[in-house]
Amino acid sequence: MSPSPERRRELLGIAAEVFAEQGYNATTVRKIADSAGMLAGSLYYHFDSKESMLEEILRTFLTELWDGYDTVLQAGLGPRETLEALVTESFREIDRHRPAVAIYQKESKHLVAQERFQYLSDSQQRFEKAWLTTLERGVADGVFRADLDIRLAYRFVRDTVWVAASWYRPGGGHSPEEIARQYLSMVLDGISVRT
Amino acid sequence: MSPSPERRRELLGIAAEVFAEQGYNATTVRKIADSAGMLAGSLYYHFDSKESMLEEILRTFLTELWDGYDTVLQAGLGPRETLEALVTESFREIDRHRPAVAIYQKESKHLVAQERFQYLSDSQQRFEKAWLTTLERGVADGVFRADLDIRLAYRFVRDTVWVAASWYRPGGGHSPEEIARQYLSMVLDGISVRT
Amino acid sequence: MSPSPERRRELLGIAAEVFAEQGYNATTVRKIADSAGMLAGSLYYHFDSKESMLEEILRTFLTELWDGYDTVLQAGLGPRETLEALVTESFREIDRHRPAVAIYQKESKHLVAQERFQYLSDSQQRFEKAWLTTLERGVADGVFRADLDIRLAYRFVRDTVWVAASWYRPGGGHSPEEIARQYLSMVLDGISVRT
Amino acid sequence: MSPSPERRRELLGIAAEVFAEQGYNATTVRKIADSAGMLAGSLYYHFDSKESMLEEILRTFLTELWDGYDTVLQAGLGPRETLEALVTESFREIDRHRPAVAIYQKESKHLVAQERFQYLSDSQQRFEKAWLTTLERGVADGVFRADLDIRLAYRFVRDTVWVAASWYRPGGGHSPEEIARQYLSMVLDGISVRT
DNA sequence: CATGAATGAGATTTCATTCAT
DNA sequence: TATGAATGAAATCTCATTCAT
Repeated sequence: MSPSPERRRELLGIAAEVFAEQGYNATTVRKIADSAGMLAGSLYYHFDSKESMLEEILRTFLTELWDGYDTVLQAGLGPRETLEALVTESFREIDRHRPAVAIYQKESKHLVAQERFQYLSDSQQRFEKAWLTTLERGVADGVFRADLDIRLAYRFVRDTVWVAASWYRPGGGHSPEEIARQYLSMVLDGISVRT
Repeated sequence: MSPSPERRRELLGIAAEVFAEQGYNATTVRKIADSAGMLAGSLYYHFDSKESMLEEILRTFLTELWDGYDTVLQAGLGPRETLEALVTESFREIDRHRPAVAIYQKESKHLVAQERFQYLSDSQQRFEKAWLTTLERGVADGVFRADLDIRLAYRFVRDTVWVAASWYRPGGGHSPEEIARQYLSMVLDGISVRT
Repeated sequence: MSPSPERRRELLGIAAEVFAEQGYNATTVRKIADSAGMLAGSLYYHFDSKESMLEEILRTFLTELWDGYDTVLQAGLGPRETLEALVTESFREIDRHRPAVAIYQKESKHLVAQERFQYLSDSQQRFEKAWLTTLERGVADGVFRADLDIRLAYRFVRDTVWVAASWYRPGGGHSPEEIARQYLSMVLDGISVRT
Repeated sequence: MSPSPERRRELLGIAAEVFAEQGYNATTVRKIADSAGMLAGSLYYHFDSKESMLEEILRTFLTELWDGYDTVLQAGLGPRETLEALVTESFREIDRHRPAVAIYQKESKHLVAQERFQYLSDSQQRFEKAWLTTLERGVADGVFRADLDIRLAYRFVRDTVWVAASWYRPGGGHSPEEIARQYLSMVLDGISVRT
């Protein structure tokens, strides 16, 4: 549609930030345009609709996310190393796509109902499968505790990681790898002192 | 405003459920009224505005939450027991006020900008202080690990607990106390097998 | 309808005051009910509608006004004495029916379109005729200046008198008769010193 | 707000006419839009709200009015000439801003309660001061009668002039200057023949 | 007589989207 | 590419009125 993909990406970045901050529904096209220094109508030269901006933001993020995840999953690592790599990769994605992650967290639940966002469910299922499999392998291998409800543990790890997008600010004190290390330390070994 | 507080509470319960499910902005007054079996305009006999419903839902929840928290905090418990009690209390609140908690998670961030929702920030600050103090006491007492970034640990525990509202369903397999116990087990001792 | 005409009159008095202060359209039935210490719905025990309250207020006022005017007009006075008597009578009506007069001033113009308020036009025409006739007789008799546009003079006198309802407060420093005297002095002799 | 001040002024002119004719509250946004040949929602491209249209209409009028008044008041005229100039200027403003004047007459009383219309009270006070001072100077100089209540005379002159907006039609038989002359003749010298 | 709780019509406002320039 | 000015659908809200109790 638009002959300038850079401008497109630039605008999507701006939109993502506004969506993340105010929520998709509460964000008016006008606010996005304001942030981009243009008028609301002008956005329609670049995009079909507000929703297609959202769609592209989420799709771009998920595509990159799965690039990273697939690399990890196909590396033939043990369950503990897989978990560590997935968590680290997740924090890297948060670092790169913080607004998209925040949007995903807040909006995906009611977007999946729409055909157009089918890929969100697909992704979610692959996601769940990857994590559950990793955890189960870990339990089978004796590296993860067998006394825990595995679905609960899955949600625990999943939420623990992604919710960080709500407070993480790139360029703050911690690199994504550092945060990942600390999170992993807590998730794997707990916060209490071993007695 | 309305002279019948029961009807009011009833309607707020209905509204909270719709808000939680669809998001505040995506929820129309008409949907709430439909759920309540009345016409949209009729809601305005009981409430000033859609926003004041939201306000009352969140305020009621936070008031009850702090009742529970304050009881815990004034009980003179040690840091580990305090943490356990706070987590357990949190899951109980999620059990009792699941919609309100879900709304709080999704909407509070962009509501705090409004004067009317000032109390959300206030609560957030008390919240942060309560948790940080508990963690710090725990580190000082040698029951929590000293090698962790305490603010990171705070966010970890905080988010981990509250995000559960997004999937928790009262009446499901687990009681809030059971979930609390499993969560605490993971948070305190980690998911890996001790070597 | 209502078995208690006193309550009715009392309520009409309250309604008239609110109508006068806020304007008919801007006045909600609820505001009237508040002022009367009851709920909005309760007014409908006494009156058919908001409009019928307005109708009764204006009709009562005009009925009394014409009682007074007719007495003056049938007294066989000269034009100057007639004018003085009409003005004095007008200020007495303002004293007795200030809210009704104020409402009449503000609302009659767009009410006359409605069939139900036909009597407003009727009254207005009788009014105009009475005044114009009086002024014309005065000019013919040589007591009023012949160099003035008689319709302009009519409007001048008419407005001059009735607009006082917008600031007059019964029980203030001046009795209606005193105000009438001063107004007549200005209208008849002007405010400048004769040279 | 809107980048085209001409369109804005045009629309305000249309709105003012409808407000003047039907009253502010009885005027629907849809009526204004109809008169302007557009849809109701389209007005909100140019204005924040119905009320802000009213606000701008009255503010524009008062600004121009005070331009004229200030010129008169700073001209160093004697009291009688000042009064004549103010009255003449007033009729010119009625000629130019008839709808705004009519709106002002009908609505200002209940608008002053709102903070946003504070400037109406401010103007009213300057207005009162200008007239009272002029009248007092005239009494002191012996050109106006000393036997009249000066506040009463002020109201008399003030109302007498402005209420003319309710019946004045530009382009009718009389120019504003002619009407002013006749009014002044009545106000200064009265309508009775000097004996 | 009055209340409490609605109804239902219609008002104001919002906002994604369109389109001629 | 972007602007300026709309459209039109739908949202929130208002309020006179009704009616069972």
